Amino acid sequence: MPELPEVETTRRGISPHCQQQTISDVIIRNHRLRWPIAGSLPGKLRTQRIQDVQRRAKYLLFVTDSGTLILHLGMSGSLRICNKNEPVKKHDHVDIVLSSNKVIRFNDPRRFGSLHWTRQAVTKHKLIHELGPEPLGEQFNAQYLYNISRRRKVAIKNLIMNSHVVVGVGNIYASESLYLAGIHPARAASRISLQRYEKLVTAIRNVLQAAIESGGSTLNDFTQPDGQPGYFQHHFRVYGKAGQACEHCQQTIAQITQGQRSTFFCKSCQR
DNA sequence: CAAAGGTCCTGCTCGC
DNA sequence: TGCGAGCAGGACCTTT
Repeated sequence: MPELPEVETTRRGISPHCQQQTISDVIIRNHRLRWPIAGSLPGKLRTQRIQDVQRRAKYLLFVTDSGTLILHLGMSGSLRICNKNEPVKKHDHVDIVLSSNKVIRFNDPRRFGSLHWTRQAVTKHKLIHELGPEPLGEQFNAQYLYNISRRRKVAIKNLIMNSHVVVGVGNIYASESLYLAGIHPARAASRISLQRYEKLVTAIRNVLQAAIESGGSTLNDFTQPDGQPGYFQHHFRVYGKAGQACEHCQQTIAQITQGQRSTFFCKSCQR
């Protein structure tokens, strides 16, 4: 579910509810997420005042006076704001109870999400410190990608999905970006010119920015943090469109598997 | 049985 | 030979 735009949309959705708030309690109904939630987490968070809700890659960062809660939505996670006494739904694993008596409720069917508490600077945390640049930041540019891709024969799609190279490019937007840039997803990263990396970087930025601006795209059950079923069915050009016509050349859109993930592309537009 | 939006970890290969 | 970097595949889950 969450690609970067959904995570950013979630951040923007819950952020206003966190203003001036203190965490009064943390309720863990199921601690078995991707990594077991530390039993000490509620004690660490209780009484902490939330200063800010930030995002790094697809991690949401709840910055408090004495540390940071690092939350990842995994493949199927979502947050919503609800009242304390609202009945729990299936897969509602964690509640972060605020002093307003509102609750940030974490739901995650597949349990690939995670929660970590750190007292140190968040940039030093194991999960964060080796991450590549943000795709919408200045450090991510064509020259950077070009330099990093020399003598790397990995397929370009796998390269841009590698979080050590650049964060936040998920399976949907990897396919979409490569289509917009006219680059074949299986092309070796080392065999792409600087000029073509210019196109790719522009495509990645545009596609992510557009999705953020439209409130995040979604395939299934993304729920806006305020509880509204705020679907925005983004217009994908290739993702999930195997067998349909390319809107540019009418060639049938192909589907292949790369790194155990589906890739969609146009054989004639992408080289 | 297959596939689904993520990403860390393990172990292999390759080149210096 | 040894070492690090790069890379593929496995692992973690439930639902459709």
